[in-house]
Amino acid sequence: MHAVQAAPTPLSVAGLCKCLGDESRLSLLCLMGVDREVCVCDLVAALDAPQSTISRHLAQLRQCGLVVARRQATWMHYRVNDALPEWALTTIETLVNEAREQLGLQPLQGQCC
Amino acid sequence: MHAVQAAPTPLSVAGLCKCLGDESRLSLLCLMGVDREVCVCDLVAALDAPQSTISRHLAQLRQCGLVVARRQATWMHYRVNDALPEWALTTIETLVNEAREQLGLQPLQGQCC
DNA sequence: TTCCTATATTCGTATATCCGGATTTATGGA
DNA sequence: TCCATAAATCCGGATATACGAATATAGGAA
Repeated sequence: MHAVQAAPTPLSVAGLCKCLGDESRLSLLCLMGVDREVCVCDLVAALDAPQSTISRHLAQLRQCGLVVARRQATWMHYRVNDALPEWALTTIETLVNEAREQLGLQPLQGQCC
Repeated sequence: MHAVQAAPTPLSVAGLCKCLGDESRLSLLCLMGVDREVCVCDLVAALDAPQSTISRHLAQLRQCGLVVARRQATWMHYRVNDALPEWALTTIETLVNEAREQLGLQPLQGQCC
């Protein structure tokens, strides 16, 4: 009887907003959409920013619990965490929809891997 | 034919989230609710923090366009700006409702003035 | 093993943000 | 006019956050 995984701190409203309050992270969410899994290499290609910057922002989104990652060989696939509480999911959906228009970013079609 | 008021920059998603990503500002919105007008002195009393801190956060909420202020004699009354776009109003409502439970803050009843 | 590619992390630096005391501004009353 | 109160703004300092180059790690293939 032991924890398989560290108990994640429950998501705070301020924590969610801090995460969404950065244009790079918002862009990443726009590119992955709420129901799609995307590869990091596609994100790096789409957002011309250095790879380390993208990776750092993805790590922050992961730490907040907003996205989950899955490894497939050397590639990492990210998607929005659908186990988030209702209030967080609906907020993300609303804001990502609006941000897509503001930033002109459409969800990626799975391409690289 | 001249502008009566400076054209406000349209609210960006990241801008809204930055504003909501601070616990003090979130608390202020929880105390005023989405339909109530409250006096600064009540806000200062409710959130024990120095008056300058409260005033600074209110100014930021005003600059973002999230709240509007009305002067009545020496007192200032703040309320959520109901002219915000749909996506912003529904987001604020959802997040303020959740933050109220997380922070244990109920909307104020108009008391001081 | 060694090499190659994808991703993550480290590190130093630059910038942004938050804080609270002190001061200023605005208003009403004496 | 002068005074008192409410709120806004200024200021210096502390802390947090973002950045990108360099490096480390992980996995697959040869």
